[in-house]
Parts: sequence; structure tokens; C-alpha cells
Amino acid sequence: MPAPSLPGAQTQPASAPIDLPKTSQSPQLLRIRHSMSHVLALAVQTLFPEAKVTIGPWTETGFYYDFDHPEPFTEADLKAIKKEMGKIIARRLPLERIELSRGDAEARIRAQNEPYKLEILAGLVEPITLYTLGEGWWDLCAGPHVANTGELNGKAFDLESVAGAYWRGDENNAQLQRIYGTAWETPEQLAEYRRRKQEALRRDHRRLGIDLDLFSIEDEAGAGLVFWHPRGARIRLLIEEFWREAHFAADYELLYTPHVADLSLWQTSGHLDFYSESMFGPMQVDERQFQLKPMNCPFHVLTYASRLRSYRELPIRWAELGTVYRYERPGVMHGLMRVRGFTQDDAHIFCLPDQIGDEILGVLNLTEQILSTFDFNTYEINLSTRPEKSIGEDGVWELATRGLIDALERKGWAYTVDEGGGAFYGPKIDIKIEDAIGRLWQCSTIQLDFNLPERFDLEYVAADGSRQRPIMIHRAIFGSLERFFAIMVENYAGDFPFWLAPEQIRLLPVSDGALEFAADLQSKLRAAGVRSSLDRSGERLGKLIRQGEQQKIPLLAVIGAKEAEGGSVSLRSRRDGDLGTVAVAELLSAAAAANQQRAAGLNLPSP
RNA sequence: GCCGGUGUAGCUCAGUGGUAGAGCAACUGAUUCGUAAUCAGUAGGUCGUCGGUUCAAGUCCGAUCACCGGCUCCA
Repeated sequence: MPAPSLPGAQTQPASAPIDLPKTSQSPQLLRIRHSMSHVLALAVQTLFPEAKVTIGPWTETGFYYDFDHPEPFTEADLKAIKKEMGKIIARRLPLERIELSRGDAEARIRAQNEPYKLEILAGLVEPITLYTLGEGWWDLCAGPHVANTGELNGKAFDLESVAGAYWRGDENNAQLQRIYGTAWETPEQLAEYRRRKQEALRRDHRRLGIDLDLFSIEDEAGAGLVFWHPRGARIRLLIEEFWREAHFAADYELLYTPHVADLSLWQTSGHLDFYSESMFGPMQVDERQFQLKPMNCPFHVLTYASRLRSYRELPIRWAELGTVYRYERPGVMHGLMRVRGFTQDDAHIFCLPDQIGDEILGVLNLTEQILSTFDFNTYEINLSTRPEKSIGEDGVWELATRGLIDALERKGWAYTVDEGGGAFYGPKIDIKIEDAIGRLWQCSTIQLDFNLPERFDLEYVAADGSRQRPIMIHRAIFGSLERFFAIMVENYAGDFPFWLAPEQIRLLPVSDGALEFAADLQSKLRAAGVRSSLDRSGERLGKLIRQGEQQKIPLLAVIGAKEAEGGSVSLRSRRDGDLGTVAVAELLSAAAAANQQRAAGLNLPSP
């Protein structure tokens, strides 16, 4: 019997997964998508002659085109446009490249009355090229394109959505209407693309957050403020416990600092000058103004400055799970990914200049250890160097940048360099992780800071008795716990490894006769530090199993008369299927060991 | 903040100006059951919020809040 298709069931592709080429990896696909955007523009101007064209590039999965059109495009319009595009493709219209002078191009654009094209022309260097599409329609374009629309597959494209977009990406400019589309070489690729979109939807942490009762965001409390429900809170606690353990092992100390502080602190730090738009407003308390903290760094800096420091103390490594609040504009919040209150796994290292390399290497090792525990094993590393507008002396920048490179090379991690991409106060390393469906997420960041030690006049006493400025390193591994949690939920699709599951084992009595034995087993599990629940609903086994699977419980333990008598359970694993009969003693020790080792599943002795 | 869309039961959704609905979940009862849904019953709503039009508003209009898809932003 085929497996029933259920919301909670794993969706497996029927055959081998189809490889989906990215535009940047396939010259032919690039031509297809580029031409497809011209076909879209022609279709729109055929149906809506008053629409003005602007730009229409390819994207990694398709293409879009921005139009200036007074009436918003509707879903029905999209359907009509798609139909018109189909007709254009079927006519096998040629696309021809024409090279012309600036004057000729300008004359042609004026004849068509396309104001945006005129603006684009002003920024182009000769030779100017345009591409025709059939008779009469053309667009300023560098290409390349397919030779004729017969190379486009009328069954391998779709229009996906309409969105607002600003002319030249500037919110002070006119708002245009962007039509997004996707296009592929074959209908099979389109189907696979749709399947992957479905898969991303299935993994959406906002969906899973509701289904698995992990967290919520409450209207009455405000947008972007997270309520962790018991199951989500338990997972977060497990993450935090592991994080603390790893930090102590890496010779960090932990800090707790206030959530608010006198506004002057943010004047000293400089945040008020260039960050105030992202801060919650100040509050008046007694005679002083207080500020909800958008960052933890000034607090760690104050802690450092609380007494005189010797060079013998350095490096100092202080970490804090610090909850910060930042004002995000309405309309930008997104589940747990972008919120107004979140917890950073922040740490600051104060060290001597010649300790930079070792310290950065230590951070890289700790980062790898922590991320790989959540099955993120593929990284993309970026090194950002000194920008034009920056503070600090050349020698310090060079020393610091060399320290970062030195650490990356000792770690053996390949990286790309973003010249001039650093912050004004120091160079940095950003780490992106790849998830189970190939998406990249930037979580970890390591930044050197020459600014804050200066502003707060941080010092240590050197060997010769002189006062020197320490080097400050900011680093976060998860970045934001909320956001990392969301990424992790989507990476696992809600199927948490055993050690992270809020409910690890659900005990399912076949009938009420097994309840007593099950209750006894539950207290044994609790004593062993294993999280379990006992279903007393009296429902039939089939239903209990269905519910357990839908709630993605890692282990279901069926308990009937047989098991009660033999002191065992019949185990069913969400990842590995039926595990057969397991003695209670074995279950207890295997489950406790799995927790201890932070394992994905139990290691049971073979039967 | 900007463009477009959506707010009806815990969840998914139906309801085209005239008595607020379904499925699942919940609760109660019966059933005591062996690996993805037992049966029956009960309860659950200021239709996001505020204002307006109308004899009458879930439905039409306005404002507002939130969410969704984007844009912009994210030292």
C-alpha cells in the first residue's frame, strides 16, 4: 500500500531529484530568462499600451520587469499577460541585436516616449545596443538573448507575483510595479522548481511554529515581539545550555548586563549619532533619560573599564546572551527572522595586538563546533577589509587584517575578500551557513573594533608600566537566537534530532490496562533526564501513532500487555522506522546517553 | 515607511446587504482497542479594531492595527 499523503509526512521525490541550474551557471538559461523578460515587457505593452518600460533583468530562478503603470496589475491581469506571452513565444519571433550611436538611440527612445529609457541611456557608454523582438518592439539592452522565441519553452515559465519596487531602488523615486516570473529549459525543471518552493513552504518556521506550538507573536503585545511557548522555550534552553557549556570549555566567562541604561552611554558609544533611527525612543526616569539597549557592547566595555587591567589578564573573553531591542519599520518584520526584540549570543574579546590571530582562530574553532552540532557543516566565508571612510591608523588596520587572514589560513577555510566592505571601525569575517535545501544564511560575524576602546578610553597597563589601548573583537555565532532558531527549525523541517526535541518519547498505551506500567516508565524516564509524555486520551493506537507522527515526536513507545509483562516497549522511530522491542533498561540508558552526546537518535544494541 | 493582497471558531477555510457555517482540534459519553483518523454528542464567534452609509453590514465606504508577497532599510 502506498504511504498516505499527509501534512506531516515526509515528501519524497518519486524519482532522482532533478538538478536545477542557476542562471549564473548556465549561459543558455541566462539568455532564456533575459529574453523572457523582454517577452513579458512586450506582452504588457501590448495589453497596456500606456505602461512605461524600465528594466528587466534575470534572477537566479527567473526574471522580472519593472513597469510604470498607473493601475495596479491584478491576478487576472497576470493571467492575461501570461497568455499573451505564450502567443509571442509561439510566433517564434526573432530577437536581433542592433548597435547604434547615442544620438540615434535617443531619437528612437523619444519617438517611443519612454522617459525611463532616456535616463538609462544617459548612464550608458557607447556602443549603445538594443534588441528587437519581432516587428516594431525593441528594448535598450546589452543582451545576450536567444535568437528567436522558439528557443523559449511556453510550458516552462510562469508569472509569480506583482510587487512594488522603486525606480533605481531608491525609495525617494517613483514606485514601479514589478512582475516576477520564473523560466526554465524544460517543463520538468519548472515542476521541480515548484516542488522546491512547496518544500520551502512546508519548512516555513512560521507554519511549524504554530503546528508544533513553539512560539507566537501576539497582536496585543505588538509586532516583532516573541512569545516562546513551552516547547519552543525548551528547545531554546537546550541550545543555551550547550552554548554555555561550549563557551566555558573555550575559556570564556559569562556576563549579565542591564536591559536599559542611561542615555549618555549611547552618546559616548556613538550609537545615538548614527544608529538612533533603529533605537526605541528614550524614557524619562527620575531626572535621567534611559535607553532600551540595542546592543550589548557598551555594557561589556563598561565592565572592562570598571577597574584597571593588566596586560597579564589579556585576553579577556566575555560572552552574554543579551536581549536587545531595535526599532524596525512596520512592514519589515518576518516571523522570528526579523523582530524588534531578540537575544544575541554576543561576546567581546579584549586582547593585545599580537593575540589577534590566535583569538580569531579560537573563535573560528568555537563557531565550527557550535554550528556543526546543529548539522550546519557547509560554510561560506567572507573577509571584509578597510572601507574608504574609516577611523584608525594604517598600521593597526594592517595588523588586524593580517590577523584575520592568518587565522583563516591556519583554519584552512577558503574565503572571498570584499575589498572595502568592512565597517568604518574595523575589518570583519562573516560566515554563512548552508541549510538542508541549499539556502545560505549569514549568522556568525567576527568584527574588530578600533572605535569603542577609543571612545570609552579603554586601557591596560603594559609590561613597561605604560597605558595602552586593547584590541576589541565583537563576535556572535548564532547572531540572534530567535533567527537562528528559525533557521534551525527550517533546516530540520521541524524534525528535531533526539537531543533537541521538546518531547523526546511519547508513551502510547494500547489499552488502559497498560497505563500503570506506562506511568511508571514515565517517571523512570524523567529521572533519567529524558522528556516524555504519556497519552491518556484512550484513543486507539492507530490514532495515537498518527498524532505522534504529525507532531514529529522522535520516538513513539507502544505499550501493551506484552510489553508490560516483559518490562519492555515496542519502539517506533520517526527517522529510522520500527526499532522492535526494547527492554526498559536499554531504553533508559540509550536515551540518557543520546542526550549526553547530543545525538540525533538512540544507539540501541542490535537485537 | 512604500506598492499590492489578506484578516470569519484553536487550525484550515466557506459565507455577493436580510437568523454566523463546515472539516480538523477541544470537551463529554460509549468503546479497551497492537503501529498514520472508532462512534455519538457538546461547547466554542463583538466576523482584527474604530467610525460611517443603510430599516438592516461579516458583506458597502473611510481610518487604523496586524499578517502575507515584494521594495527600501538592517552603523
